[in-house]
Amino acid sequence: MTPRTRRTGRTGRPPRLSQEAILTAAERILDEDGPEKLSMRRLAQELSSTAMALYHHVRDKDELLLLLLERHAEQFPRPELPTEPRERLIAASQVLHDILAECPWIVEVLASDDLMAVSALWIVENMIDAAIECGLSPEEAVYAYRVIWYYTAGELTIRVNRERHHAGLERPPHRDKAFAALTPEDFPRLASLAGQWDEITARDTHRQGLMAIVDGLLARAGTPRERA
Amino acid sequence: MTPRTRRTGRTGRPPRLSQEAILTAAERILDEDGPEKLSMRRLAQELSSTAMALYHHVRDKDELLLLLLERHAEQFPRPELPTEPRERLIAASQVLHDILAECPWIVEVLASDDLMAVSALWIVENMIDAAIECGLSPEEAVYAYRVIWYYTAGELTIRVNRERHHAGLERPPHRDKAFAALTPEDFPRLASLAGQWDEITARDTHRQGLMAIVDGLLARAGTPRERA
DNA sequence: ACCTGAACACCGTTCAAGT
DNA sequence: ACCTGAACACCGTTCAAGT
Repeated sequence: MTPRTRRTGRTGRPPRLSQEAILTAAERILDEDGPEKLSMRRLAQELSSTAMALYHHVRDKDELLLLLLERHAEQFPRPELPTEPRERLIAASQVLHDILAECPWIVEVLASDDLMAVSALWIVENMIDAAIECGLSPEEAVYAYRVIWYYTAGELTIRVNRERHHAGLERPPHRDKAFAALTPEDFPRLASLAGQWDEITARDTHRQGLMAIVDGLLARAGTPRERA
Repeated sequence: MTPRTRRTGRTGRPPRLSQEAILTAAERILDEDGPEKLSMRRLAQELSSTAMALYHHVRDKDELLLLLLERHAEQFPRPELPTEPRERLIAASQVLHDILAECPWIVEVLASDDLMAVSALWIVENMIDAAIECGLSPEEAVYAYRVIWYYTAGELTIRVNRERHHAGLERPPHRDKAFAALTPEDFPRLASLAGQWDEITARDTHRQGLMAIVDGLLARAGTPRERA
């Protein structure tokens, strides 16, 4: 935070750019052209400036992506969570997912570090709290949070990338036959599923798995960590 | 497959490069300099050739990464799996994880598509089969596979990236204070955990969560998909 | 203090030409 | 058939200079 543009005195040239303006322009590019088009040069162009001017308001591209995430999380409506702990754990996890599901640049962030915006910390706090109320020890609760987070991160990266490839304006994937996204044909014993595959894999995949994971984690409360 | 170098007649110049040689050189770069150094140009240099020569043996960089994955999965020892279905599901999932955990370029593959090497299909088949033997319907079994896969993919991307950043020869991250990997200080109520955090989050994170997830998924056998 | 231009050190990939 | 060189269309970032 502490935007680098700060009016301490009135020396020097008045700023034409601001972090605000940069983030807004970045969001416009993200919306209109997709995350793969967001480069420092393109962003500068959008602002009728030069790539280097941006570095006065943002440390580097990673920070830019993080600031975008932060901003997005801030703006996201903060729903009231159930009080029943298991429900709260599920609901908070779902919010975490939903916030990030709207961020197509999330993959780049995940790929750059395992970070979380401060504006989303309340969610993590709720998750861990709820897990403790469910009877997990603090250690188990933190661990449960991480398991849920891995699941969520995996679902997000894979879904975002699938959309990027399929909806992409690009030529059909024309992959080597030897490699393919898994389809029912790969599993002779599942031939009956042919045609339902997309439906099955597309159907709001996150929530059902989330509930199963939560139940599995809660059932292990008090289980010594190192058991076969 | 069907390597583009194939001796159909004997017209033309004898090949200096081969897919084999290219993949071996790529592995050397991966081992010695890390995945971020693997570029077509660097690879060509390693082979005392030009970047463009590579495109005679490999369609593009994505295919190269996939071929590397395929090769790795082929070479991986294929352990005998338990017959008890729940144990088999867990063991197969663990093998899937372990194979990929050794591939630092896996992030780039996941980021490029949701693909699986054919040499690893036996694992997926075992996972789905075992899930069915545990009493899940085929649809539920496929769904269970995907939940496990998301969890695994999330754990892998995040761990690989953490290693890339921490072990990286690069300068310290010097991030804006506003963003940080989650630490116990972010959770006042968990102050007691300070100092154990790394241990907790580093400890063979995958297997325990895997078992919890499997149990949660199996417990839902026959549960109608749209509940609560 | 804020911004610019040129440059550095890279990418993946295409295309026309050589042997 | 296999390989090369030059070029295209990009990247993120540094650095010295301008106002």
